[in-house]
Amino acid sequence: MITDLEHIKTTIENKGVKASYQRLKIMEYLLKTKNHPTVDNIYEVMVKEIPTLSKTTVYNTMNLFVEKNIIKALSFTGVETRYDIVTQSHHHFICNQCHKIYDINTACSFMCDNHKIINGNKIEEVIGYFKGICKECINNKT
Amino acid sequence: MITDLEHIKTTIENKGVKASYQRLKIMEYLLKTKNHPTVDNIYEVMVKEIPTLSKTTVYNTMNLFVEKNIIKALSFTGVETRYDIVTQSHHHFICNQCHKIYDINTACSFMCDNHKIINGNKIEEVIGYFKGICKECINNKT
DNA sequence: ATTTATATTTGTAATGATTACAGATTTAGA
DNA sequence: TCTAAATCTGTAATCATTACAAATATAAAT
Repeated sequence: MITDLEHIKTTIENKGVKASYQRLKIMEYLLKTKNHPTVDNIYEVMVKEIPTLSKTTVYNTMNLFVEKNIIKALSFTGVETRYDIVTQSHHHFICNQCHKIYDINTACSFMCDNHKIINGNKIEEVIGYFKGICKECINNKT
Repeated sequence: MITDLEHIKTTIENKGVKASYQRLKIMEYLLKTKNHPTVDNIYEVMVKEIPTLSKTTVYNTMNLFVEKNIIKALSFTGVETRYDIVTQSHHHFICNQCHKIYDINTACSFMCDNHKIINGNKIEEVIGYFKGICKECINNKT
């Protein structure tokens, strides 16, 4: 299985990150639940497995993972940063009603301006997401 | 002139906002400088003209203007919210080097997924911006 | 294995943007 | 002018995140 600890160890070490116990377990969590968790989300779950865990460690770990390109930091309307495992490029859809976050893997034109030059400015990254009403909420309208 | 106070008064009152002195002056500032100022930016400048001005008033005013669709709140990588007068739909480009913010009015595919349905989810809004190296920084590379 | 150096973790305190709130002031209407 | 409602102001609270220094764990060297 993909969430095997040994496998995770080599995975993050290949990215140049030493595999401490907390880093391994946090990575395991990120791989298992493909949510887009906040630091608080992660801390609340992991502190049950690692009672000595500090929230600072979660922050440090997330910052390190972002730096090493293992995860991506997402900032939607809310205040808190959310994190996403870097797999293949995909987009996000946030429901204005239930606030659920959906991954969008369907081809769409969102990234088509990537690496273009507009007004002389060289675009390196297109950052963004979709907002609207999700399928479930459309059906559930009473 | 567009920044004439009487004209601004009718403009924001048409949007359902009572035109107090501080609101008028703040609106005047937003129209005059087409920056994308933070609350701090606005406060620092306006407190010189209105010495009794409170930062809370700036926050309140910005929130009111956003609610009434007079301005738009933008959140780029940084922490602080930036504000932009709602004129015609346009995008933004942020330089990774000098951190300047450029308006992009050129036609681009950025918004072309607006109002589409993807995976059954109804898209109402496409939120995003471009990052890269701006024209100036490209030329200034020593 | 023991010592030593280095990296990681932890807890607390600090920061910084934003909001809550309550009292003071201004505005509008009678 | 008097009164009620809206607005403004200043301070305190909140909340996510970072700074920092002490404690712990890991790795290297003897």
